[in-house]
Amino acid sequence: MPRNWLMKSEPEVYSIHDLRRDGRTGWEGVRNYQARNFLRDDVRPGDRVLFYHSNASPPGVAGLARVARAGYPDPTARDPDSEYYDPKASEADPRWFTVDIEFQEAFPALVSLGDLRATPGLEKMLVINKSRLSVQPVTDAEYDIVVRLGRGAAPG
DNA sequence: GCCAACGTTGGC
DNA sequence: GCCAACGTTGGC
Repeated sequence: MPRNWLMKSEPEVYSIHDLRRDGRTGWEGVRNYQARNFLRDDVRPGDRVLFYHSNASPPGVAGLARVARAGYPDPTARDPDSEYYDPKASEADPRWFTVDIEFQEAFPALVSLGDLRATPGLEKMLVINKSRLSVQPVTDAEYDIVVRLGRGAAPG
């Protein structure tokens, strides 16, 4: 499985700047089975993360993080006070999983979804065509291109 | 705020 | 197991 991921968060809920402040956070609240399976089965410590701001204007990749802890049961699923509470989750069957990620860097400027669409080599990025998947694999080549864009180098 | 796309739920 | 209804996501 890939060693790079794109993870989406609404910046009004939790942004790359919140992650910089916190240093490390649990990626909680994922309630989609395909994304859950990645978190539970495939995301591993040391994996690289493109931190994507969704529902923003514009949306795009805001910076980089690194996986600090592999998948474990999402505690918010069993917290009745959490907006992510799921009464069907139990200790025996946690149902939802989370990983911990730690801050790496915030890009000087967002790499917008429009930038991603316009950049050769990124045509197959899932975020472009399967935009609703909140945790998605990214190839090494795609990751390198996005990082170069984010750090301000000219495309190509 | 709108709405298209898509994932989930539940009746049958 | 199908599929219509419903709810959510997320770009615009």
